Amino acid sequence: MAMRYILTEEFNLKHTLECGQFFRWKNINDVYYVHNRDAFFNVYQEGAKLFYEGADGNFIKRFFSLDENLPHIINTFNKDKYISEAVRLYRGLRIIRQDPWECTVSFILSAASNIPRITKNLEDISRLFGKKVSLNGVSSYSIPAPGAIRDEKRMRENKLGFRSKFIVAAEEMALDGILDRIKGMPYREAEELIMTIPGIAEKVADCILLFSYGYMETFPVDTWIRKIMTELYFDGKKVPDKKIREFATKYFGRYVGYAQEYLYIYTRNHWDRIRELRGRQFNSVEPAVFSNVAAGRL
DNA sequence: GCCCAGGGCTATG
DNA sequence: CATAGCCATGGG
Repeated sequence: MAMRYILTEEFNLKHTLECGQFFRWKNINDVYYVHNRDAFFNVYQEGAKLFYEGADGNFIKRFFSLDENLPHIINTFNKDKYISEAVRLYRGLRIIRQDPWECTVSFILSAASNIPRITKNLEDISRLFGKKVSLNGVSSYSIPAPGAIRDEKRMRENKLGFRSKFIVAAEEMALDGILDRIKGMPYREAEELIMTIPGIAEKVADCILLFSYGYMETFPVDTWIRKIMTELYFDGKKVPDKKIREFATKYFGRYVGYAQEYLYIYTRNHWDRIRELRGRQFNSVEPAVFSNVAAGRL
C-alpha cells in the first residue's frame, strides 16, 4: 500500500506527539504509530513532508491542527526571552485535537501521577476492555468506549488506584451525552459543565478543553507550570493557581493554552538550565514584568 | 525511609 | 477563601 503524504509548514511531529498532551503513541523504527479512540495510523516526517498510513488525509490534518496559522499564534504570546527560547527549542509543536472521551480518561488518570504511569494505565484498560486493531503487523488496543469498562475492582487490580471510581462515573455521564453538550459552549460554561464529572477539577478540565476541544484560552496549572510561572513571574513566591491563571491569561493573551504547552515541555526538559540562566543574561525582562505584577497591571 | 509525579475531594479554620 | 489530610503507586 502506497504511503501518502501531506506538505506541512511549521510542524514538528516529534515535539507535537512527545510534549505530554497525548499518550497513545509508539515510535517503532522512527515511525510513530498513533492510536486515538478508533483511529490507528502511522506517521513519519521528512522535512516538510508528513507521510501517513491508515487514516484519511483530512483526519490527519485536523488531528494535528495543520489548518492553524502557527506563526501567527506564536506571535501573539512571544513576549519575553523565556517563552521565546521555549518556542525556539520546540518550534512546530502544535496542539492536537484529540478525541474528547479518550482525553477525558487520560487526564482523569493524570491526577497525582506521571506520564509513564498514565501511559501504562491507558494501555492496561485498553488491553482489558478495548478492541484489538492492527496496521502493518503492529497491533494495538483501542480505548474502551463509555460503558465498556464499568469495573472499578478490575481497574484497581491493575493499579489505577483511587482514579478507578472516577472513570466509572465518567462513563455514565459520557453515555448521558455530557461530552457532546460541551461543543459550542463558551469557555467558562464548558469548564463548569465538565467539572461536574467526578475527578475533574479546574486543571484536568482545562487539559481536556485545550487538547480535545480547542479552547485556547485555558491555562492548565500543573506542578511544572506552577514551578516555572512562580519562578519567572512571581519572584519565586508561592501564589494560588488562580492568580497564576489570571496573570498568564492577561500576559500571554488569546492563545495562552499554546503558551502553556511550550512552557510545559521547556520546563520539564530544561529546568536545571533555566535555574542556571536566571539572574544572568535573562534578567533583562524580569524587572518590568515583576513590577507590573506587583502593581496589579498584569 | 523520603519526595515527587500534567490533582481532586472532604473536612475544618 | 485558604489549608491539611487523605487517596494509590512506582521511581528516584
